[in-house]
Amino acid sequence: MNIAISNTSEKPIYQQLFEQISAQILKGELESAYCLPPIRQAATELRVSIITVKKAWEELERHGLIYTVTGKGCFVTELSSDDMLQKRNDMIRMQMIIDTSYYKSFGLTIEEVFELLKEVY
Amino acid sequence: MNIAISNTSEKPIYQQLFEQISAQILKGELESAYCLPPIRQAATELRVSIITVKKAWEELERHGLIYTVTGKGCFVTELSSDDMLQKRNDMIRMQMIIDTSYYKSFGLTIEEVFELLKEVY
DNA sequence: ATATTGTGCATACACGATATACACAATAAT
DNA sequence: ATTATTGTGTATATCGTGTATGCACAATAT
Repeated sequence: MNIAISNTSEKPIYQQLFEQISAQILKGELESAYCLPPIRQAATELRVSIITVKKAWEELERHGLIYTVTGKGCFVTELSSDDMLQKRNDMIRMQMIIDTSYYKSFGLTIEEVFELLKEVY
Repeated sequence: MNIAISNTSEKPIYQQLFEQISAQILKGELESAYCLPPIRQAATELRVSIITVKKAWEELERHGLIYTVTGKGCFVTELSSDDMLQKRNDMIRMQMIIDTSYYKSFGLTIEEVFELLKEVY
């Protein structure tokens, strides 16, 4: 459980958990079939509510990144490197569509986006 | 008042107003010293609360895009083309820092970001 | 049986966004 | 000067989301 929760962030806690664990899974940092901590334990460790952990886990399951067995626990889905790359790019693309709609509303060309990206990345 | 409000959007209404008017000003679509509609009228036209309009206008003023004279109205700040471009890029850069932190958390290189951007832009 | 783990529900609180209404301040028009 | 217009400020209320606590139930493991 290598998670950093920001209370000042505008993002809800469950979203932060979901994104960080997603990234860890899709970067291959968590082994397949690795068992996540029990939600009660995770909630205690992270000092958040069980509901908050549950919502994050639900998001992970909805994205096919983990699967749940009542009474046993939650486990990381086994994915090939290709599948992981595919899922990662899918998630990034979805976010990019939202991000770029903002850039487009200001009339930026893709070349201008590239220029500014080089400055901030 | 060429504004489209989405009630299904996750963004608050005042944020939508701010972004759309910002874009219009910085694209030069609104003349300098142009008078925005009175907040009561704008609220009626857009079918939102005065408070919502007020918050959007306050954001615009905070960014130096409009100025307010009590009893007269709100007017678009006079900006040179260079100033408009500068302000536009500043706003985009600020948003990009947030957007790219997400991409980075998934371990994307800037080259990978470029590739995916070409697909979605 | 008992413990562990996930699930579901009820209740509660905080906060932001939104809306309505009223009073006040500054400017414009007459 | 009086009235209308416009921006400002405040009080109150509603609604949804996020978060937390607590309790009961279901499935699994020992």
